[in-house]
Amino acid sequence: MAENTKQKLNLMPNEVLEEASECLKVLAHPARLRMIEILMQGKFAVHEIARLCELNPNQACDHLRLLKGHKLLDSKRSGRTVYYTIISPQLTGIIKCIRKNCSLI
Amino acid sequence: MAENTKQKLNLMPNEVLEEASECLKVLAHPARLRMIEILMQGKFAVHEIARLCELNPNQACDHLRLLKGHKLLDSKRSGRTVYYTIISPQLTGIIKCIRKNCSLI
DNA sequence: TTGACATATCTATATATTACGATATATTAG
DNA sequence: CTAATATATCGTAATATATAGATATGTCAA
Repeated sequence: MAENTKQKLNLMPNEVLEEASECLKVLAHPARLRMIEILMQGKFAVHEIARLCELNPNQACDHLRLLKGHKLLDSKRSGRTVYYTIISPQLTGIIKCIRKNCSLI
Repeated sequence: MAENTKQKLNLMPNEVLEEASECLKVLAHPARLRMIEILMQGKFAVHEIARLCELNPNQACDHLRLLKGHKLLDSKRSGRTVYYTIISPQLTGIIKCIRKNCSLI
């Protein structure tokens, strides 16, 4: 038998885990991580983000829309151009954690 | 035109982002987050983990195998029972970050 | 050895995600 | 107005992931 069966376990509610895994799924794409990294250094237009991420503009739009839909980013149109910015205050902390813990560099 | 086109951007190499997003994808599942949460509090047998996660044993095995394959967990057999433990030193930091930033509680 | 239990693996199906082309909308210049 | 540019949306095929059942392996007790 296990040593731990009787131990009081501290477990988060299911909803928290589901929310957290949703959040992680949104971040779990190289292009989206790149976008966040870029937007941590300023506001950028879709076509600039697309170029920097080496994506077609429509793909960039799709990823940006997803991030915006999860309230991580916001956008503002100025003429023909739409600028995206980070609005989630937690995002910087998450990215720092990823930098520190999710890669070897 | 954008204000930021000429700004020097600090960008991580693609490989780092790919590795990081791989890592996030592995974490981005409620059952696997639960398993990690549980194993942060001790070593547990597969059937205990399955019960605590409300999964069939084979599903638990599959998730544990994935986590082990990514060097987050290790396992040791003792008789009929296989105990899993956390071996990734970064994992605790990641989970703390998720607790803090990826959910509202 | 057999039977029971614990874990692991495999397979098929369902579901989700992604990439990408086609098309639509918005804005400005001419 | 039309053409050009920027962004957004939609459809779909390819790929990846998840779920759950069937089966296999490993261990122990009788």
